[in-house]
Amino acid sequence: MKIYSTLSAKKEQFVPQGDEVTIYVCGVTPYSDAHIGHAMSYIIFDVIRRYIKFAGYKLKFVQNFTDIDDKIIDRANRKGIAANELAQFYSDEFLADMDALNVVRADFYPRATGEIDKIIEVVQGLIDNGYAYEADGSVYFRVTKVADYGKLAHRTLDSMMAGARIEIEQDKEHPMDFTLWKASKPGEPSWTSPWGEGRPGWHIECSAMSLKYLGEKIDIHGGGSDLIFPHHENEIVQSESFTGKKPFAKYWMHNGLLQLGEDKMSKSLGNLITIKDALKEYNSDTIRIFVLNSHYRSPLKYSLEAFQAAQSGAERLRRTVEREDSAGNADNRLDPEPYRKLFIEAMDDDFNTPQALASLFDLARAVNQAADSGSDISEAKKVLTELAQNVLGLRLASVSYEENPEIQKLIQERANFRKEKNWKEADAVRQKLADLGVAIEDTPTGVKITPLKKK
RNA sequence: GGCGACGUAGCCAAGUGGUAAGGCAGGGGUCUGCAAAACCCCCAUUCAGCGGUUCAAAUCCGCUCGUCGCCUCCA
Repeated sequence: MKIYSTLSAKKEQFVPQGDEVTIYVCGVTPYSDAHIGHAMSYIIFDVIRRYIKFAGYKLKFVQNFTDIDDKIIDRANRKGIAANELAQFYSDEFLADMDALNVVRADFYPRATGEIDKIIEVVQGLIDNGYAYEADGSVYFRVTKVADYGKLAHRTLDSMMAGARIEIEQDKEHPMDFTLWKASKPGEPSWTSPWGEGRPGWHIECSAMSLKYLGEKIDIHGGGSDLIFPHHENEIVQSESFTGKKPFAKYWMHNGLLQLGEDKMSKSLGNLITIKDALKEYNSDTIRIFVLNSHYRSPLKYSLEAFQAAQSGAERLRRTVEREDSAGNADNRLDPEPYRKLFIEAMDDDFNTPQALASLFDLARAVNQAADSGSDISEAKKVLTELAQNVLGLRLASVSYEENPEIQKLIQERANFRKEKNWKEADAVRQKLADLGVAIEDTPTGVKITPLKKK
């Protein structure tokens, strides 16, 4: 298996450091509903995680909630509720969204506010060994102390200084020094520390939680590419300076960002579509195929057409898996192995999901072909289902209308008209069903009911 | 201004030296009471443009144009 690491800027052979693959993926700052850019990122890491497991590794997966920061405080103040209440609400919403997208839950979801002790320990350690300094109740990281600062973003301190919009803060020794611990203003949530009342800065919580839950050297650290600098860069210097051990993470993985129109979708730009909104129109398989149909490192543009294409594709896979096995024709068995092999080759090459998906569509065609000609498709269907569900996280679930008496009644009516060869009335009933949002198909084994396609 | 990425059919999108995957849409057919689904056939002599290296380039190099990301909160 090969993985592209941002740190080395190339594909590397994946060799875990221990028996258990350790993965840390940066989570959200919960102050508003998650949008489909978040969905993209977490679906990608979900598939990465599923595939690593599929490949036979044991793994431990941690994702944080950064549940204290300026925006949470602002938003909570505006709503007139406590910061922790707001953060709790949106954390729960986030998990609900992930469940709806069929994203497997992490083994641990630590929260910044729940790990203050560890955070203080790391900050104190950094002060003790000279990498950080206290000023006026806040603590800053001394970037000039680290020779390789910028190694992840592939920049140097000097190049970052040139033309950068950097606010000069008097307490800082160097403009690029960043906050580890922030002295709190009156009325803000705060915790007692050796430097007075305050709260963690952004970045430090991830170092602390990663160290606590996964150890000093982890295998994979991931997140959106907008986190490369400064977030992940700073995590590296904090962690490595604290432990004295390198590398903090062996493989740094970053997904491209979802664009809406010409800009990336982001909370601060306000150009977003929430996961909840997307799920009103499309199921999780559609959203997952939309995401997985392009490579995770490339930017992805949101468009209605792309969503509809994904929906049609998802539908085709689902239908294929639902095809009936023809009576055991062992002489004429479809062998899924070549397709399975292609799928694995694609995934082994830095999680090339578009190519893996292509092999699944090829397999689906072969299954339909074989089914049409009466060959044994049981094995092939099993493989298709396994790869789609276990690795790509598709549900391939059909909608049942058994429990809907209105629809059942219309179906029966239409069956009667058809028996009488009263096609006109039969078609009228079909139209009624269409108005209810369902399409019907006459098959040799009976009537098939499906949700009407959105056009 | 600095750093980086990208530009492949109507749309989305793989492919990093050997002659263009896949999905969607579209056209034609088989099947069907009609449909739908499924299947078959067709749909880029060409990969932003211009030069160069090579027996051979979408793939390597240079330049030009365009787009995006990061440098500030962000998945």
